[in-house]
Amino acid sequence: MHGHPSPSDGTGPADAHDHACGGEDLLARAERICRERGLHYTDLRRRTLEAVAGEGRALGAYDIAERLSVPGRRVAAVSVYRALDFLTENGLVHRIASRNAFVPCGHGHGGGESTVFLICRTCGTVGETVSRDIQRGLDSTLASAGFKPVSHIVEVEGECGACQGRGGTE
Amino acid sequence: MHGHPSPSDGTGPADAHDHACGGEDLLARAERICRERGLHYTDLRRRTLEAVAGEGRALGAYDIAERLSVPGRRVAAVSVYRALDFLTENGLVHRIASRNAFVPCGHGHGGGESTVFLICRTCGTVGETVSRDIQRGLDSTLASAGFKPVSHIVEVEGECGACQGRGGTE
DNA sequence: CGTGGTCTGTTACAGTGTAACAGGGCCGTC
DNA sequence: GACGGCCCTGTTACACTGTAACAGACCACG
Repeated sequence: MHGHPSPSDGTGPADAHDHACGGEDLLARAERICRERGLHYTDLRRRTLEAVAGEGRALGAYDIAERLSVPGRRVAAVSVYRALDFLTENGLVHRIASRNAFVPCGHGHGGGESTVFLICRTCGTVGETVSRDIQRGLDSTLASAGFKPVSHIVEVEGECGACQGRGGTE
Repeated sequence: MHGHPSPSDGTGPADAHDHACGGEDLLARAERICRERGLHYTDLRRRTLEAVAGEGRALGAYDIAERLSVPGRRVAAVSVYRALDFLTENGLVHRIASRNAFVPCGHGHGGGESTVFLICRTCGTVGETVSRDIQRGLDSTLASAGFKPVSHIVEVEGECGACQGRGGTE
């Protein structure tokens, strides 16, 4: 499907239970997490996750609603938002703030590493990688500023490797 | 987003000469930049900038429109959006993607430094700082991923120094 | 004076997101 | 089984965000 750029830092994943290790795909992980946490892995939530996972690029909530709708059975965007809230809270999808759109979560996000989203202007795919260096820079910067972080986002727009190879008139 | 061809590092929005050096305030800088670049510093653009600058927190486009409107003379949001586009392109305001709102630009954003926005959950103020460390971490991470950046955003949500002092545990 | 370009006003509309309430399914208790 | 509580979903309504398209105003320039 969509190949994530590998975690380039080469630093191993931190957290033992949450990340997509080798063979476990996102849907299996969702099922396991919900079971472990006693949450309801409902039909709507599963189908919402499938819709997001089945797309390399970021999907808007209304796009997802459209994909989930069939003639005679329409899924309202508000239901999709609630499913996305659930999936986001449980680390199964991410929201791309600069696009108002959602992507499947491909990493485990243990401590000590910042997640970075790589948004390709050409093909629209959204890659995800993690970086210990950025997290360290962030930590020191915030400490100097006296700011206590709760969450943060790092989003980069540009051209992915595949598109550089294919199209670049440079 | 930015129409500026950026120098080699690729992620800096503007060139090195328009930063707030010492005492120059934002409005004076705006006037100077427009004069230097032969751009129209119109009434709407000036008042939009004043509205954004006169607020510590991020303002939405409709908030700005409301502030600029007086009985009998209403400013439409679409006009504000155009003014904001202009101001953003010229490095006078920033867009906070996670809030869909705008803040005045307080730094010069020379090359080699990432701009970081510090959004306080308690008081709503948005601080701005720059970090060479984060930029370096970003550069190495993107290089490893084979991703060519054009622009990027770093936004942190948390608690600012003032609110930690005031509200901590109470 | 005309002309062309930019800026603004206006309307219309698409997309994003939340609040509030109603109904339905599930599960534990009585 | 009936009841009641809780969560999830459907539905409606609405507010906010953002863009497209066209018309008029305004200004510099020949």
